[in-house]
Amino acid sequence: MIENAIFKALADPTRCAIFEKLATGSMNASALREGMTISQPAMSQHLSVLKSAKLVREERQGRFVNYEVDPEGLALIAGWLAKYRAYWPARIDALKALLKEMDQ
Amino acid sequence: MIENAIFKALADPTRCAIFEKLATGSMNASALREGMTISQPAMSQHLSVLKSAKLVREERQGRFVNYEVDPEGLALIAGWLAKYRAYWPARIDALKALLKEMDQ
DNA sequence: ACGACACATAAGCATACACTTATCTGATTC
DNA sequence: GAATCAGATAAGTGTATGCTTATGTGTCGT
Repeated sequence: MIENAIFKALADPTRCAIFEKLATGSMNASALREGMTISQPAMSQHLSVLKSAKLVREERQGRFVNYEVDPEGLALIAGWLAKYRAYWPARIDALKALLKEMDQ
Repeated sequence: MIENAIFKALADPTRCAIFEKLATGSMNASALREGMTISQPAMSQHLSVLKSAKLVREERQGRFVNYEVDPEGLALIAGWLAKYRAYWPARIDALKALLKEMDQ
């Protein structure tokens, strides 16, 4: 049940915000911390959780560690969602937007 | 941040299992409880959480309450996912499966 | 080799959460 | 209208989780 770890990781609003920030471009932990009132260890712990949920992956660059979105986690969510396609109504806006995005 | 409530709701494995069982067909709380070792109040509480996350909706039927999957929650997840389309690689299997499903 | 820096880990603490038992509400049946 | 049944709510409890401060690890520049 890896999806469970993913949902657990995204359940925390701080972690969700970190992920969204990372989605605007990969960066290191210190850069991520800028603009957020969060201690260095807290950031490290959050990144660790996101990493083991496959939502984020790291790449050592000398003294820095560059973090980036890991597509695997997103794909796992997409896979989970696909199981319930039978319940998607034809005209929910968000879904329509998704379909349009994917169509191109 | 309604998505946050959704992720929080799905973060619990018991709740996840309830949702999956409900996805096989709508039923009342007692029927849901069959086969699961879970107390009646626990089930009621879990359903309440799923309901406020828009993953499940209820329909009173006399003395019973019929629960069913609420497509709105699924659509919200789909909407959240769509924001990160840029990160989806072309060849992740789960994504391919999803696309194929949606294509038809 | 030493100091500085980026980040990870350890340990402790306060709150959140999932569970329990007990009780309440509301609808059906006799 | 009393008993019964489906389900909700209340109150209490143990554990998980997110935070903190303190310290450890590894890399760079001098």
